[in-house]
Amino acid sequence: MKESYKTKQREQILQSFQQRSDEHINADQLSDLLKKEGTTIGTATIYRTLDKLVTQGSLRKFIADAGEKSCYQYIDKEKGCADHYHLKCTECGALIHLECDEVQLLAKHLLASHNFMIDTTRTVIYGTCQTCIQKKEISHE
Amino acid sequence: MKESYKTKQREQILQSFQQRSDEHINADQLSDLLKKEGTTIGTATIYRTLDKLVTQGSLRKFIADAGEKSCYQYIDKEKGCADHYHLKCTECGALIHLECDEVQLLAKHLLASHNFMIDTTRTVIYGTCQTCIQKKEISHE
DNA sequence: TTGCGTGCAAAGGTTTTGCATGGCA
DNA sequence: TGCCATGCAAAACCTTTGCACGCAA
Repeated sequence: MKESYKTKQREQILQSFQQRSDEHINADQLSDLLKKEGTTIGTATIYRTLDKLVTQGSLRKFIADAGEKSCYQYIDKEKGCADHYHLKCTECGALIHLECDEVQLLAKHLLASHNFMIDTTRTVIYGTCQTCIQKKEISHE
Repeated sequence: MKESYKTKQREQILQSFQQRSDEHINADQLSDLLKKEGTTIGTATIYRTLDKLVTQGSLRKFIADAGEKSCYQYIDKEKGCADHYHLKCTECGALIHLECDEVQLLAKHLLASHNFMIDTTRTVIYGTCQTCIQKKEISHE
């Protein structure tokens, strides 16, 4: 394991995410947020820090399509997000926390039959939420 | 709906995917494949065609993380859209594509009980693969 | 003939890297 | 002191776009 220093920049970035634990923020927005708070952090540092925080399990990364920016969100370890899944609507961006026993079966199955240990902390299930499904149906009529 | 001409290039691209319906291929690999078969198609055309084929429902797109290339796969409409899932190992980075009926239950359950329509195109399940689980166990002993 | 498709090169946008400097331990 | 972290600018990267020409219908 690599050593890691505690720096002002990393603290501030992590804090920004903690204060907005229900939001998903991209590198650019983060930069703006910090500027408004009086701190300017270089782009390279932002990306490097974000990457470290994801690896270390403090942030979750939402991968974007080409040309779009990837988003990040704070993972609250106290709350035990470990046991629940995250659904994200690609239409409206809503993030749904799903606690459902039946979904846990997926983890068991993957482990038992495919020897794959799922990490619910980092996994995000993308799709279309109820509201947006209805919107689509209406517009097709 | 826009008009669409039938061109040699589009036919060849579609054919390449049909012949490899169990693989997911990126723009670069496709270009190489075609070159080996004696055809050279410009990058722009490849991307434009890929995009059209996705829109038209002939291909499925797997969105990749930054720096990686997005992959595409043929959708066999006869077979009835066998969705497949992506498992990605956070230790070694391996990308596993999983076609498994039992996993399809997840999609059904999410739709039936949570009104959420999963998009397997964008969803990547993160965790630890078999090889890396074993490595960890060994190093902990 | 009409206008979509193609190819080349250049641009676009996000993210990464090189390198010298700064700061934690 | 040792070495990770930072910042700037430049690079790398995949992908898209502009433009002139080619080709399907």
